[in-house]
Amino acid sequence: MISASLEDYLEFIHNTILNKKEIKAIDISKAFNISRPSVSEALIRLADMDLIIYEGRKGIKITKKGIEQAKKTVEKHQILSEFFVNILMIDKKTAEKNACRIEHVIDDEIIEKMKKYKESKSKNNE
Amino acid sequence: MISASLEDYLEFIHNTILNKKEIKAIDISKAFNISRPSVSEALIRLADMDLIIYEGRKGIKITKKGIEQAKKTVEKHQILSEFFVNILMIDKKTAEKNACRIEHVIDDEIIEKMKKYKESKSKNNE
DNA sequence: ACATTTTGTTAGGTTTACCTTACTATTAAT
DNA sequence: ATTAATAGTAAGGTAAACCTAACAAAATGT
Repeated sequence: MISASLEDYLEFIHNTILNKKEIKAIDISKAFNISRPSVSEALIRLADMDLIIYEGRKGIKITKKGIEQAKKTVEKHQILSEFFVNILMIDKKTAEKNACRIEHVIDDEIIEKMKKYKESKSKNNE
Repeated sequence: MISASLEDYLEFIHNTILNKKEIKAIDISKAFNISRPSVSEALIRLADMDLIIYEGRKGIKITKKGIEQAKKTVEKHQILSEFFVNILMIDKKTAEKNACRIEHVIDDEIIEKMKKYKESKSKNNE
């Protein structure tokens, strides 16, 4: 199983590749406020798990397996955040912050139910 | 801030004292399947934080501060679990398992909203 | 082209939360 | 009362996720 930290980094890598198309170790260092050596270490661990391909300055590529993983996390994040904002009327900032933490520990089953609940509610309000 | 592990142990200590009135290190060891030395260490850390009073075989007492902490966690756990079961129709076992993990990372604010949401729903069904 | 800055790595350290093995003190059993 | 079992501690170890300081390689500025 992947840890919360590594999952965060992978999520960020995936999101960054999706819009900017380029990501380096230093970007992660800045985004999460962790030292360059810590990023190095984390990237090696992600590469060991075949979630990314890491070759130092040649950049970071995400593998198919990595994309799968990241997508799952991103989806969890999205649904949690939307559920908090739309159903529980939490402010966006708090919703995001909590989604970031809960996405790593919540089961798919609950996410699925949240999604359905959310969908049924918005239908009723059409 | 207290870690998820320590919070779990404190929660267990509090709950145990509430019904059985007695708790020893070995009980925690058995309940969480961790070694006796690990429990020793954890209890020393909880005592350092003034959440319990630990004097080896003389038993474990929980401080006022510890009760406060534990109560908060227990309440979070309760509300999460009930929300999952009653609102999202999750089975009890899954709800409990997830509550155990989420209780350590979720903000009070969201718990409050979950509680209110749950209450308003049950009123509608009277 | 050369100096400077940026980026990444090495080496070594910390803390948390675990572990095992071995020892000690207490409790219980006969 | 002795022995045996139980409960707790000490010592030492591991892995993850951080850190700093020092260094190397690469990119950039002039």
